[in-house]
Amino acid sequence: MAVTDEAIEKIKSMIVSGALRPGDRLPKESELAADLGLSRNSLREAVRALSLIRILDVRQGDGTYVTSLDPQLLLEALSFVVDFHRDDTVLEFLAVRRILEPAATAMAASRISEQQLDALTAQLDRLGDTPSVEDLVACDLEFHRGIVHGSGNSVLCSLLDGLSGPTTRARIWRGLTQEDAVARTLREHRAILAALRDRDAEAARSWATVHIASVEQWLRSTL
Amino acid sequence: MAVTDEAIEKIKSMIVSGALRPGDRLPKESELAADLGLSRNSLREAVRALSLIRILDVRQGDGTYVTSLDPQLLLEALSFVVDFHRDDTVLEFLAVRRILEPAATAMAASRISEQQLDALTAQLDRLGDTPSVEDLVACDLEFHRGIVHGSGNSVLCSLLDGLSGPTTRARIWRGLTQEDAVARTLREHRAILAALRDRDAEAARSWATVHIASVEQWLRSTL
DNA sequence: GCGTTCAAGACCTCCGACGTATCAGGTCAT
DNA sequence: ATGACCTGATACGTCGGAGGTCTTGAACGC
Repeated sequence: MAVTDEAIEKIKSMIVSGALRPGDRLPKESELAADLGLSRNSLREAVRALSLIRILDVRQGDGTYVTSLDPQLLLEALSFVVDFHRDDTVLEFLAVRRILEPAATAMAASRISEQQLDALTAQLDRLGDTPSVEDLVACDLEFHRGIVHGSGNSVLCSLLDGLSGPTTRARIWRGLTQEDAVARTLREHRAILAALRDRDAEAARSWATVHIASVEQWLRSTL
Repeated sequence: MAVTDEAIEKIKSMIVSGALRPGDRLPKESELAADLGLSRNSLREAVRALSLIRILDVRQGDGTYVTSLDPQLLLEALSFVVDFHRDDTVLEFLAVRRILEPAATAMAASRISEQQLDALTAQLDRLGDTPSVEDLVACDLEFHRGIVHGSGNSVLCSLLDGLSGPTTRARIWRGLTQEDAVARTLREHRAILAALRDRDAEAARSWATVHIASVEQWLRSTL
């Protein structure tokens, strides 16, 4: 195994074992390189790799730190990876989202707070009845993010966030080509929100399913 | 933005735009560095980072290639990230798995082939009635992997693979401390398999839920 | 035809130097 | 005494070059 890969593993094990904890500062590059028995250049490759996936946070002039290691932060790297997938796998991502999102929405029905519901309502009100497609899609993302956040599961939240990215382009495309897509999306958002206010998990789940299924169906008929 | 980060973005965009396709070979380090306007050292940091998340495949003495970019391969990097999570978030991972796995099992009920079912049966038969805990957990992973593979969604498959990793230790621990865990697991596996053979999606979904919920319940009571 | 040898090509590792950003401490004016 | 400002130390950022190691494929000999 290459020395850089060894260094990656060693740093990883230092964190997993607890020798390095979230927020801790690593020894400076030259020292750490000497400790691990490799050159500073090779160590930098390891640090850069771990930095890309948000394990380490490198600050020029200051030092290198272990990130908070929050699921949210780490799964953020997922969206970077997901960006590489081509359109022919969008349907598979959407299928997974179709499983997760209704479940998350149902969970939110019992856990989301009144304040969060008010915030979602205000967000929909701000958008108005005839928003631009770009605004709608941005709002759509934010809306679902808010609901999933209300589920109380940060892993679920981050995962859906990562999965929603690649379908964004598709949704914009849909908004531009399908006449009633905008109005329908707004209606469904209101319906989901109403179900959440009623604390009706099954209704919320069903509306979320309908919401995603309509996108999926359109996408399937288009490709 | 640092030159290395720029290089990462440029290589990424070359792949996303289609200028570099899966399996393509990159120019050699010195040339690519010159093209992108940075030093070989800095370029190597970018390549190493993209290599960690399986975007690039670097072969000493040969060259650097774009990987197949299969969802399976890219999401494999997920397990690397998941390894960093501490035990207190295992429950959140398990909750996500509890959503996905029953859905995947239900999907498999209609899509899995007879050959795959036979292979799963043979696998359970091989294990016998009183396997070691390690063998059981390994078989457990393989069993669920086989079923999820039968769902026909490779994204779902890879995602569950990544999520199942962190709970593996917990399952071993459970097998060692809870008397009837082994027998119960075997019974539930047989029940899931029987439901799949019957092409009974709802039964398969329910058994999968039960299967995971029992682990979740035990874990919740233990922590 | 087949196995071996060898040289070219490409990545691997290291070194030393200099550039740049951050932070802490001291200085000085208010 | 307090605040802004300057400055040095520190640590990361970038670079160019020099060998080393591995893979590949062609040339060679059997």
